[in-house]
Amino acid sequence: MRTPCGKFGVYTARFPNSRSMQAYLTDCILTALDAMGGAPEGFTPEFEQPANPEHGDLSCNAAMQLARHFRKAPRQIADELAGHLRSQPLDASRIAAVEVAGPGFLNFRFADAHLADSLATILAAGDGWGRTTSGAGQRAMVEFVSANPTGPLTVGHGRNAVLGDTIATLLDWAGYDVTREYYFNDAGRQMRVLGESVRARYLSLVDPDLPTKTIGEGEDELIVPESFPEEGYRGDYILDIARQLLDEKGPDLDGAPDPDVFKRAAETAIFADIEQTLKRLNIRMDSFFNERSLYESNRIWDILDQLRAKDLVYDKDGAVWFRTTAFGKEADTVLVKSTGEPTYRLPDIGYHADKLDRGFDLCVDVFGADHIATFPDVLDGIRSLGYDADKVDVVIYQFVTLIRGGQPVKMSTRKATYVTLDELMDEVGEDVTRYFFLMRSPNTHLEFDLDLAKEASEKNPVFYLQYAHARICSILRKAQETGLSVPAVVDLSLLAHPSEQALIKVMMDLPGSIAGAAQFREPHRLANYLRDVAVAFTQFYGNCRIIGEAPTLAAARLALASAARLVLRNGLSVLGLSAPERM
RNA sequence: GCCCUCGUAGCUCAGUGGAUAGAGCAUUGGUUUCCUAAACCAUGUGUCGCAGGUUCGAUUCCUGCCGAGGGCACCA
Repeated sequence: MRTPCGKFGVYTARFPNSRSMQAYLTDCILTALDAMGGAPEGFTPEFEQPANPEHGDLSCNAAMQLARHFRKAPRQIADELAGHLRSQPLDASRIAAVEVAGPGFLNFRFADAHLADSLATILAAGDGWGRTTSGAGQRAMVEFVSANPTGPLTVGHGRNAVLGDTIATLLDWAGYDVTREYYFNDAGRQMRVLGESVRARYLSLVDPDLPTKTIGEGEDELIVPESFPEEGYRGDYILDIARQLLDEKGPDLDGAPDPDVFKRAAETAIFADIEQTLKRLNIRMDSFFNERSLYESNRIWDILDQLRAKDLVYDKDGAVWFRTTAFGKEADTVLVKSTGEPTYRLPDIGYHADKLDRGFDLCVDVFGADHIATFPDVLDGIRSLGYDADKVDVVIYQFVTLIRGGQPVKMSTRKATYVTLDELMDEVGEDVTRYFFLMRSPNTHLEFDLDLAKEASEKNPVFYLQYAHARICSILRKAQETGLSVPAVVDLSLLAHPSEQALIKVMMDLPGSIAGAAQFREPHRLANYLRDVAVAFTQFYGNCRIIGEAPTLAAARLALASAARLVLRNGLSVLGLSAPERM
């Protein structure tokens, strides 16, 4: 399902110059290997960036990979390779040195001219620095949030929303044509209960003397109108909707021609609330897909017929079953209940078939961990219908545990013991909320201590990134006041300080970082990368001054700072975070 | 019982089959006549849960075990 990019793919994106550094070195190494008797069929050298700067800028492990093929010690192969590379010779404007180290690594050192080109590349790309084209010509849909309109978005929805939105942006920057879609169902049992909850509250507002009852036990105990459903929604927002209904439509709604008046009022109000919350998070959906349309078009019944024709569906005990045991499952699952009502699996299969019919080359679903066991059924379903299930990729994120006062907060929409996403943003701010959900891998449990988040918000890593950006803006403002400007051509020989060169090298990685995060659907890779950029800039800032230096040096450093601002601004924008010019 | 995820520093977590496994927080000490101190510098931490296997090389891949969380409805 997931299609991890090869190492080579990611790193190629690192050097989007006309001819990438790695492609160049690959050619060089293959030529050298030919001179040594030839490499095995299909051999491709692998490269990586060494963590230790002493090991150069780019490292190749070809000699170790080929030890068996040549029946020689890796170190010896590396020496021979290096000899051939030096005598070819290497392009001096790209590579300054090649060294053999450790068990047989070939370590390449970039020429200063290559770094100068790199800096020029960043400045020329501007707001587009970080974009790549691996997804060009392909359409991707990211389906996320997809909360039914039964209540305000909770913290758990927040992780879903921010992950989905950021994955969508990442795919956009990787060249895909991206659609953000919200899937919902306003026809199920949940919605009926919601409507009944509002109706009960409404009736007791009309007549406060109506009899009441007590539901729940202990801490969950609640006094409600007698007509309130046992499993009803308890939140205050239900009361607000009922009150608004009374104010706007008067006291005689019960028994009105439209039996769904309470349900529809609730849906409208709650959706408005949800969209408002998403707007605060900078999230804008391109489309909303109503599950009901799959019923109205008869699509789900067509699918049932098709699956039945393939003997993957059968009747038992008055229900319709999906033969999932045919796909290695332990038991078959129900597609249509004996009541005649489909379970959600059937419309889900129809929904994904619809997405693929709409021509999407990639469909990313963002699901909480509770969906882990069910999506294989859906994939088996669409595969059985003849669709390419490999186009569907599911991102599973683990749950968010909220800690308040040292205690985990139990979260249930129905019991109204949740913390809403809005409340979270009120407490820690929109940027912190987004960054918090993005800074960790989706498949780890997220422990969110509210008290700590508030206290520590000043030291939150997101501020570190934003502060670096604001600081650069301040420098650029001040430089402009003193008449300095970013030059068209930078004399990099003036940028000889290690912290200057380190900054250029890390900035070159933005396209690769974004492309990698997009392909693996892991936004935290970019969040971590941006921290590295901010650290590199801050070190440069601590070591090198700009204003007051000789004009040529000041100009070169100004170009460097300007590029760093671009990298931070573009990166923050992909994560959906603001890039303040002053803090 | 079966399935999924996780297990790395005191805490929260990064880590792409590669060389000496890293950040932040916390601790302790220092730095500001200087473009933003929301900063910087220094300080010392590891049985990468355990045991096998694959490999020139495993924290990374595979198997088993242990531990934590989640999921295994004619709910969604």
